[in-house]
Amino acid sequence: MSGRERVEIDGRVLTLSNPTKVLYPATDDRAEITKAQVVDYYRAVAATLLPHLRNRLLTLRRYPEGVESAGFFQKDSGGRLPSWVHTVSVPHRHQSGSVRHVVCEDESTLVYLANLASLELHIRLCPADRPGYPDRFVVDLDPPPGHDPRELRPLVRRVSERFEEVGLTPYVQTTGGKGFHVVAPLVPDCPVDEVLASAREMARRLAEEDRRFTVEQRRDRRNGRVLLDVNRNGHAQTVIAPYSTRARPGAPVATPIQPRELARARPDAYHLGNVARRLASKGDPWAEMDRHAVSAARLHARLS
DNA sequence: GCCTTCT
DNA sequence: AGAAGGCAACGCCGC
DNA sequence: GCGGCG
Repeated sequence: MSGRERVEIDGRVLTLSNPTKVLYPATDDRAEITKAQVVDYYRAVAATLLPHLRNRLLTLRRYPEGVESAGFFQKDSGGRLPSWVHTVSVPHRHQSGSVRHVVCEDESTLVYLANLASLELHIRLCPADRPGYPDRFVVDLDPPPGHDPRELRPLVRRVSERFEEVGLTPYVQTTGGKGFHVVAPLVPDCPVDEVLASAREMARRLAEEDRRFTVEQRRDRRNGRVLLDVNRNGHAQTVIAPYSTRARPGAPVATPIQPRELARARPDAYHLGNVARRLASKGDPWAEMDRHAVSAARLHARLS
């Protein structure tokens, strides 16, 4: 396993440690993936990804020993970082003290994080400069074990339609796991607890109207139904960033899709080996998202 | 992966 | 000097 | 109050 390699990005010299280390072992249909390949992936999608990371507190999920090892979450960047890595400290809600989060504003930081084996980039729903006021609204569709992924498509459409009925513009991404996220941009003018209450109300109504959905968090009460998980709208919660790799065999990637692609979409269709090509030919379906932000306060009023 | 602390 | 340990968090609900 | 769940 070979030593170190220097790269220059944004006029900064970074040292990559163990670039040939295998982070994703080979699977039946995909070759092994090294850290250098993860770095190359993030460089290839940087222009698309960086706008989605700008001004967002990051939580890293790191796997220095590869995806077969346990890995760990990291919110507090703790020790020394290069001076050019942006961080924002936020106080704990209940305990004293604060957490110093990385905020990724440029390609060099993205590569720095990839070198730390950050195989999942999770983001908060509040802008870093507007803590406590979400500018994203998310519903996570989480199917039960053994669920046919094709049956999820009409359900994603149903949630998207409900978004439109309450004035939100829905944006869909595959999670790289088993489900989809339906996301909408908000004007951050409403406290997080009220946005969470709105999300719960929306999910509750959907589950009441359509028996294929549930809001039961206990597995043994879901009874084969698809969980509408809205808890991620709460304080200090996070969602997987678009275009983040996932720490699962085969290196799937959370990937935004067009509504029309739902007819054929699968939650694990995109991976480190095919996303750059997809972006080159189709562009980013979420590129214009921020233009469609609607007042979170108005959403809350409408759902009460 | 890297830093901090224990031995 | 080397080994060991750490690295998130919130709200729900059943018990 | 603790632990599973996401």
